[in-house]
Amino acid sequence: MRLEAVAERAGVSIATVSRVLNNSTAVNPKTRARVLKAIKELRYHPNLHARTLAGGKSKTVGVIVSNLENPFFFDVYQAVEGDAHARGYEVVVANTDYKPEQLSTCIRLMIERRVGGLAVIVSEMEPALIDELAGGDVPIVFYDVGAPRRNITNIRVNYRQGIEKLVEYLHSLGHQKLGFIGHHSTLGPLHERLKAVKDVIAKYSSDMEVRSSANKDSLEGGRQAARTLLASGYRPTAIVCVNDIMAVGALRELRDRGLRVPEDVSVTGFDNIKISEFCSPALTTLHIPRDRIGHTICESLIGVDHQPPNTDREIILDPELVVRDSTGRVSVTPASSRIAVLETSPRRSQPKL
Amino acid sequence: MRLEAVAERAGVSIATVSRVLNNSTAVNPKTRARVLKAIKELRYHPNLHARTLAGGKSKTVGVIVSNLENPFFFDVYQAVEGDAHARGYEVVVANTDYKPEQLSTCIRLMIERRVGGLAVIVSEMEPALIDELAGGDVPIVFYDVGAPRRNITNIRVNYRQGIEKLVEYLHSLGHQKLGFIGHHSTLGPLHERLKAVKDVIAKYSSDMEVRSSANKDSLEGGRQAARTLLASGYRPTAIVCVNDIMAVGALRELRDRGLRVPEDVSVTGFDNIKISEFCSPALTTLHIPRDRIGHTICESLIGVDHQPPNTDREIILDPELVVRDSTGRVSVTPASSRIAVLETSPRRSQPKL
DNA sequence: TTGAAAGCGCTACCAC
DNA sequence: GTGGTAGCGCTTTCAA
Repeated sequence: MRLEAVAERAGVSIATVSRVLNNSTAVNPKTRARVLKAIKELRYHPNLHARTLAGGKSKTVGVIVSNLENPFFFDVYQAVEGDAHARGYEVVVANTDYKPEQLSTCIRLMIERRVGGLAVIVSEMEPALIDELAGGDVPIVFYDVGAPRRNITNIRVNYRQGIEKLVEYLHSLGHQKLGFIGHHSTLGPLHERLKAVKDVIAKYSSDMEVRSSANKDSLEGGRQAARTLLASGYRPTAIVCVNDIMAVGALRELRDRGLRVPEDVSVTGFDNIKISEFCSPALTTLHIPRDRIGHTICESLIGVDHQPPNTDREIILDPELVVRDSTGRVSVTPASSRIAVLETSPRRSQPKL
Repeated sequence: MRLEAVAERAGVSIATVSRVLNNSTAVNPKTRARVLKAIKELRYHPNLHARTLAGGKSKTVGVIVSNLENPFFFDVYQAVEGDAHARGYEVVVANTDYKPEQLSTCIRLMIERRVGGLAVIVSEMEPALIDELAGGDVPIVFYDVGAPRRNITNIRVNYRQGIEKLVEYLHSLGHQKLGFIGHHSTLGPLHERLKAVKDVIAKYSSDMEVRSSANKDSLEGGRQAARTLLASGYRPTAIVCVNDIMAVGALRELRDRGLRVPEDVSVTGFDNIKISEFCSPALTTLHIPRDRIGHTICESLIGVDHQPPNTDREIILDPELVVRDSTGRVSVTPASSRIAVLETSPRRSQPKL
């Protein structure tokens, strides 16, 4: 089914049909009506590929993320989509699952689709890829990776500052032995966050210590990481998690071990995704404004209010500490006495009191 | 950057470049090497739109869902994507947010993209739209809506049977006053589930009763719905939720009101998404196999092992009851005495014991 | 094994 | 206002 069929049926040229399809030049209302009628009757749907090929423009932006299943990434995507739709753009997402070769595939696909702009929200970015992208002519937004450059916007989070607030807060509650739960990610953010924790701890010298454990970025990964951390025999009074979903996973493991949060162990998340309010106990976490990230991405890639897209800049986000119910003072009776007993028991929920 | 540039640089015709790009006909290894080199040097990326336009084929399937934020839909999407990628297909998702007009937009867009197949996993489907789709030549999979037809696969869940198991289970625990929490959805599944509850209850005649409340399909919606339900003064001993995320939301509201689950109120979910294992208490729910749904979709749309796509059939899924910690026997002391006191107190987490 | 050329379905420019 | 038509960048016969 092509334009031609519609043209014939309406008794006009394909040029005219194209005009009514695009509302471009003025078309005689009667003619227009006839065309519209023909379109409806024939159930005609224009071919998007032919359109973009002929038109040359794109009207779609790409978003690549590490793990859509993690609501953090999903929220960013949603925010982008909201703004994009409002401006008549489509957005296509792709998931890398933290795999560098998938990232490379995704990027290639986006370029082949000739997206008008591309947001890369991943942590496994290899420098070579960054260079390659930076060379092209598609406007790009990087989150957490790469450096400012022509045609590139960089959004980054001031992890150091966030972690500082967090660790100082924990220290003020008397915590000295910390645990850190991260996810597998070859470079970047995770290391940055863990490093930040270590650096801040260094300020208190021998006063504090931290041990870490990593696993998949998921609820299950958080649980496993917590299990590993505790299985080593280490007894942290507070566990800092790289993000909220892993924290929720850790919560589960602690519960199964009969450890109460925050009485026996404090737990913190990162991102402040919705679930952090709904889990039990609600998580103390650091807020990162996904909507702001989404808006910035659209501003950079599409532009706002007929302003041209605006790249070539760097936006720094400051995480904000959100204190809820998963953190508390270190208790007088060390948690270790409880753990010693429960450690070997099967991992089941404790009977309700 | 076009094929032509590559051809010139490699000293061959564009036809030859196209051949190496597609591994179609045999190309002289030396020529091939020269072409590949030119491609690399020029950082050439083929134009996907031109390719699909010229080639006529699609290699992408579309998936439309009501709410990607709900892991149920997301899991289905992931499953489809996994299978599709394995067969060299891309998948593009779209979200309707339960809005009929968005659904219509999404469908149109998918058709314009000339997807090779389309899965429609939504609950707000209007009959007119179904007819329109069924008329086309794209293979379609509907979930939960529509009837068998040419070029169409129907996947449906035997809600009645699932709800029967669930309600009978609750009845066996002594529950008589039920609450039902659903989401706003104009027709279909929700009504089907609630209706199923009512029908099953009818079997016990005056023995049981149910009242329902609806809200957005989200954690927050679940909380609000629970709030509304209880604010009416109704005192259910068990709350049946239309899905797991709303159940998690409800859990939060109950906790804030000082109601213990399952001692004071039992709560059930639906879907058995990951979070249902990780919330506290872990949810009793009905399992729906998202992976199976995903596989079926790919089978129908793409085909497996070089078999042709296989539509024109109906697949019925039987939900399986998964009993966890959110349900229990009705306690001797009615929950109402506790509620009466706590009802007017501010909604905050209770102090830890 | 390679090249020439005819589309694929549309947009946009130039005439009328 | 409307029609004719030259591309858009590629795939795919058909010849050579």
